[in-house]
Amino acid sequence: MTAKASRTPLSRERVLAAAVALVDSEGIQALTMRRLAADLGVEAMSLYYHLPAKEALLDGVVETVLAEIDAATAGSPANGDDWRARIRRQFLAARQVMLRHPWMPGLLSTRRTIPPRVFAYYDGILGVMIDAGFSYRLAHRALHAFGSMPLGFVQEIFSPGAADGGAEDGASEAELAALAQQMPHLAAMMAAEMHDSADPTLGWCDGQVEFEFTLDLLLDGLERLRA
Amino acid sequence: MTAKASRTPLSRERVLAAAVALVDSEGIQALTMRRLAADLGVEAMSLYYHLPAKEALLDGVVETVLAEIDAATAGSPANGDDWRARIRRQFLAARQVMLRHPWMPGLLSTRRTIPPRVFAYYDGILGVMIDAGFSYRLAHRALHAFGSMPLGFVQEIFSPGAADGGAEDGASEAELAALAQQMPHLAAMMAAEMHDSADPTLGWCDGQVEFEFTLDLLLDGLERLRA
DNA sequence: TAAGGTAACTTACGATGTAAGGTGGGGGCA
DNA sequence: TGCCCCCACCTTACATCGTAAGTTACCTTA
Repeated sequence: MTAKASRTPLSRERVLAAAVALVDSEGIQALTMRRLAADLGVEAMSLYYHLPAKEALLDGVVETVLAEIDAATAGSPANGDDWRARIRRQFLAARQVMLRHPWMPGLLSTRRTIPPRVFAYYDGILGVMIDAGFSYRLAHRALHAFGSMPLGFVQEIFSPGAADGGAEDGASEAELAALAQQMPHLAAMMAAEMHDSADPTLGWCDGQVEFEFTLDLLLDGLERLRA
Repeated sequence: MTAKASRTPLSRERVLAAAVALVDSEGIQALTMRRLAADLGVEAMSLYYHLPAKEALLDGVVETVLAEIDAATAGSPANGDDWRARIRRQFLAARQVMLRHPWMPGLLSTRRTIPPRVFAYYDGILGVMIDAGFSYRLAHRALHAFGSMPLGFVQEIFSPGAADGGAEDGASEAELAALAQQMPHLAAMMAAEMHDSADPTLGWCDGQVEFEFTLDLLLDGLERLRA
């Protein structure tokens, strides 16, 4: 009844696509075998005909998103460009994908093995630097310095909503004042910046401006070392 | 029998200390309420008298490690120092703590709220930069650029053991050659660097050298912008 | 039409977090 | 001294999860 959409016969790809859609709309904790199966109009155990275990499902979800990044960044930007421009464009394109899947960093960090696709992806970035005259040593260090930025995100500590704030959000004025006294610099900075509204982008707070600032800081530093 | 060590009457602190010890020795997946209780010579439900839920336990574990970082970095390095030297010393001290608790980055990333201690900690770093003449804007950007480095770790993609490599580690020569052909630059870099053995430090591969290189890259770039 | 395999379903088990209520003993108060 | 109560721990039980084992329906092929 209720839309027995499963006329098509289920497959690894259909399962993975449904999983990504489910996680996008309801979060990673909603991704259970039973729930995913229900979304597909099927029983939980049927998924095991196409995937050996839940870990494999999660691996597949990661790989699906990686493929999306590959596709988004594949538009080889023609050569003749500055190495910085090429890398910049690629990282920012990856970031657009990650903004659609803010749960990806957390999921990726739980994978025990690195998907082969990641190696190929980083190989391309490495190639750009080698072409630009980087030594292997410097390029190696650069890859480490980039961290996860090639995939479009950064490890952000300040993202989960807000502080552990006491009780409801109706924190008393007194409490706030006491807090500000404990962290005078942060308080002053927030006052000075006012942080125009909030930019609650990625689950890992990842404002476009901050991302680009950090990226340029690294790129310019590397350019100086390259010379 | 077997050492009914629970002569002391259990407390939030004792529970948290036992939890940290358990995770240190057997990994985060070993931290279940029943197992933790058993380690304490107690039944699972007894823990709930001291903690409202498992999430609170995890929060407490995080806070325990943060306190350890605070203690390790509290040695106020006296003033008169270069701002870069002060920050460098602090981040590297934090890293020493994180090396003892390689599971911390992953756990921290699952917390929904930021522990207040983190704010105070970052406030101190911010203070160093403000003292050095940073504008609030630049200091703000710098905090984002640092990411998790103040806590002593970086988001590392290349850490989980190795590749998703096919089957056993006895990958055939032919397979290896094919792989190398798919990622020529990585293969060449590994050949050039040989990566003297491995430095399997953090769960987030985080060699001391790479960490310091990245940190100096950021610090030098910021120093240039500060002037 | 019979056989066989493919792709689904049913049932059940062990692990986990935790709600609900039980228990025992030590300290406060009469 | 005797009584009571409540603190800190225990017992039992349940919902949810991943998944092992076995079953059924259908489609293809002979």
